[in-house]
Amino acid sequence: MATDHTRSAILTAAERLYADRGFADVTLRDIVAAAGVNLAAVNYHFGSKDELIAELFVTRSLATNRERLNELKAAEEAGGGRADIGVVLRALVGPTLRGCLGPDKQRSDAARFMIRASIESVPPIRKIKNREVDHLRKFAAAMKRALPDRDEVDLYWGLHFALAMAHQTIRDTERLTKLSDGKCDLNDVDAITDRVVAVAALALTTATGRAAKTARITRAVG
Amino acid sequence: MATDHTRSAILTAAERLYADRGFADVTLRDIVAAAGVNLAAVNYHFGSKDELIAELFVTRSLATNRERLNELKAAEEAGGGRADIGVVLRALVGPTLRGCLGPDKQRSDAARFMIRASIESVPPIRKIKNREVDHLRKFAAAMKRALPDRDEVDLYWGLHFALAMAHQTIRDTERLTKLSDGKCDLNDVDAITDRVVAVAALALTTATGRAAKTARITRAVG
DNA sequence: GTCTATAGACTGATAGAC
DNA sequence: GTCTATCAGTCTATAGAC
Repeated sequence: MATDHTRSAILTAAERLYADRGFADVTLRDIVAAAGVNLAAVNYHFGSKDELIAELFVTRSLATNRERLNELKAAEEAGGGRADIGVVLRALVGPTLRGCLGPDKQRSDAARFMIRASIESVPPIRKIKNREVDHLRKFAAAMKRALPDRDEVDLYWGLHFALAMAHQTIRDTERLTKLSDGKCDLNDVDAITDRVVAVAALALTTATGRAAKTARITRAVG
Repeated sequence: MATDHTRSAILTAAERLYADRGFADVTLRDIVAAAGVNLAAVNYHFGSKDELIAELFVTRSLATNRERLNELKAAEEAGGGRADIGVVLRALVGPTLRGCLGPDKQRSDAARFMIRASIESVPPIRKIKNREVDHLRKFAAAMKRALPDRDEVDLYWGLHFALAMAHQTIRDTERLTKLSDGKCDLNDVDAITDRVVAVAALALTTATGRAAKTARITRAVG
């Protein structure tokens, strides 16, 4: 009982501090001071600083991945085992965008922690992300069912680009706001999700590869 | 003379070590050992570890930005002060992609260092990236000239997405290779540039926003 | 079992001799 | 400009109290 309290006090304090100040600026001593526990408690309960960070990140990403798969499953069941490509892409990027974007003040420690994790990407988090491929294969498979005639390679690129747009939007909120002088509304999560899904879907439902190559050759020749 | 030698020996050794092993695993002692200089020389010549990293990064990104602007300027001059949107986007993402992708063995220390900087994004590098907005404004302006009728907000999102796709491709080469079982060729820089430019240009030359919103509403209602 | 107190190894930074 | 010696701060590990 007392154990669980110490353990969760560390987790809560660490998540908040990392969310506020980033990984580089927060030491274990900061965390145990905020949690009101002893320095060695971190090592006792988690093994190391990196494993503490890993536990925080794994907890949150499992939740996101579960949400993604639930959306995908619901959509495919509603469509008789096959969903529209836009809906598949929405299940892929929607949970992440909803979890990390939205009005600043409303952002939970968990959301802000995940944004940090996306930006700073320390070693323990990178290791976990590298094991994410199996999860993505399920979406690649669903995309294949949605667009059975599309070249497999194009589908992988489409998935890759969809994630790219979503993640960069989370990471670089500030830059886009500055660049557009606040004209791009980074608080309207639904509109952003629409944009990302639309661009990714568009890329998958038109012959982009050939068109681009032609353009490049034209430019080089002409 | 001896000064410059020490200074550049540190820069060369640091760039190679960071490229090989990442920022987290390389200490100042590793760098001075590889450079054959004294530990205190780093602080004497650069002030701190972070300033050494910043100098490495600034040097390389200035070169990339110069290349970008040269391409843009050449294209706009050839087009009488106005370039095709695809050519503008190519000037934006081309230099970065060419600088960081391509066959593993051929990658210079500088290229591998910039990939690390993109993935690990330590504090000194983040600070420099945040000042990149002024440089991007020039591309936003060129995009406005290329598509004068397009809504300004769409142009910013297009620029944002183009960079997102390019950077994520550099960052997550490994994941896409794994996910596609090697079917996506990450060595063909020209083809990748074509893809990124094509998707971004497509997003800017079709009414994506409205189409997506319609799809979402349809889904919610039906 | 749980937790505290403490020690050890390593890091970046710096003062001061040369 | 270079180097030695040393600093304060960090994470990790562990002996031992409760």
